[in-house]
Amino acid sequence: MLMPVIPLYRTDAVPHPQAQVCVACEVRQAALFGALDDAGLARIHEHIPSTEWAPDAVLWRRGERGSAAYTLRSGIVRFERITSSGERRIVRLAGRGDLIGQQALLGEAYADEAVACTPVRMCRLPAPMIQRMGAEEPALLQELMRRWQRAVDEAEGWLAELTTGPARRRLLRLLDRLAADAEPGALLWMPRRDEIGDMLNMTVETASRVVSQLRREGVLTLQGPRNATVEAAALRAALEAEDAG
Amino acid sequence: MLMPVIPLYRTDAVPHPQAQVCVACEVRQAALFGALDDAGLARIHEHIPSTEWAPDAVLWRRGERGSAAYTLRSGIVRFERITSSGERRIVRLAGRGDLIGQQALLGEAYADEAVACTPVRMCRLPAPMIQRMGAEEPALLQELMRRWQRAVDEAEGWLAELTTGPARRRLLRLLDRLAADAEPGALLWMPRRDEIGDMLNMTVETASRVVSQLRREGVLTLQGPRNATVEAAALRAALEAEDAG
DNA sequence: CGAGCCGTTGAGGGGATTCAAGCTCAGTGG
DNA sequence: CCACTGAGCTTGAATCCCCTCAACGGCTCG
Repeated sequence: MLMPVIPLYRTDAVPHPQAQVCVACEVRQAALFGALDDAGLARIHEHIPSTEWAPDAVLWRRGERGSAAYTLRSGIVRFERITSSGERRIVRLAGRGDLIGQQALLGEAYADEAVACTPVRMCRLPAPMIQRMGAEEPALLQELMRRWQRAVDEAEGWLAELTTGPARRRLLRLLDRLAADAEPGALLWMPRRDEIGDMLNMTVETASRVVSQLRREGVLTLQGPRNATVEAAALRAALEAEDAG
Repeated sequence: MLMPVIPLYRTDAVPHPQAQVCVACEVRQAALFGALDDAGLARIHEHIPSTEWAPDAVLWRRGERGSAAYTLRSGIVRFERITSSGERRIVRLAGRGDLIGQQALLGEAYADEAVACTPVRMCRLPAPMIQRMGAEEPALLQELMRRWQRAVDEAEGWLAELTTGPARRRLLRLLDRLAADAEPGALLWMPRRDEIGDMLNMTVETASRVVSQLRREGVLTLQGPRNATVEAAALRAALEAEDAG
């Protein structure tokens, strides 16, 4: 009869429970820890709490000083600012797999307000943990910087694509992005008209008019107030017609 | 009579010539190496070439893969993209002390084109050097990430402040920023009308009209085609009038 | 000196805003 | 049960800001 094998040394070779959770994470490839191999993940001995937020929940406000970054597991978060003339402007969206709140890793205050657009699930990554892991795993720091660069590109791309041209074109481009980021198979998130307005720099009335127009054209079909489906072919055709003219 | 002191050992304690150059750099405080103390600077054994560029010189194009980041010692650089409908959009400006081209440190291609707006002087910081120094001096990595975050804030602030409201307000805000970043005492850089247009999302004609109007009001005085002075009080008053309405 | 770039100004039209009204729907309380 | 309310969405009409089209002047440069 065999006796159970009892290791004499290195019992710590058994991965920590949290590492097992992260290995199984459904967004691991896209997430910050995607940079770590299983051995790297095995060193995560901290508890990484997963939190849930309802739509319209404020994740943080401008000026607050956070103590953690977050990995978005599902849902959509918007970042907004108030301009010096008092208007709200939505400057970026984050979705599944994105890292948000990186400023906290530098001890800096948030320059914008983060609000959940849909139900949101995210993992809290405490700043000290990231800093400790970064010292051990240079790959993590590399990946962190890559995230920052992605945020810059996102913001600049948003500026270039979603603030130029007539209202119709801007809305088509927004739908294109939303469709691209949508969780596969699911309905896509349909922003409120005033959110569209503050994203695309137009009034609620104009946003409503253009949405209605696209609905009549069959590009867009509303499924309840906060969801919709898009006819991919029609959307592409409409976009090309815009870019041609 | 005193003999000159000749050290017997540790002649290498004498800072490397390049470190001396960096210690004396006129933008050191604002620059990436501001994070390093003199001892840290002493370890720079590489040659850091300073390059000069004439206005309209293209520093890099979209899609190119650089091998260095740069510290701007003087002048203004614009970053532009071509939208999918073929229009040029200027998405950010960089000035004295800014770090540009950080993507190269990650081996990523540039997503936008960088062009000198004025005569530009900058120092080339090769990617391998930054990586090696970063491994030795965590403060440098910290500062590097801080720069990235600043780029994100810049881009989002640009989006929020320079794309909203009537043409007049947008131009006033641009002038406000240019005045803030101007090298002290010097005239401020006056963009071409088509540059203003591509920054603020308006036509050259509208840009010209608004500039002329501000000139008549005494807010702005042109000093040659590429320079101007602003009446600080008048600018502030005009901005407040805008924000009130 | 004509060509071309840059800036300016005018006239007219169009797309978005403004102002206004009405609609649906969920929540509330009489 | 249903009026009442308010939030969100839609649609209409009038206005206005900005774009488009156009012409012209100053300037540099081949």
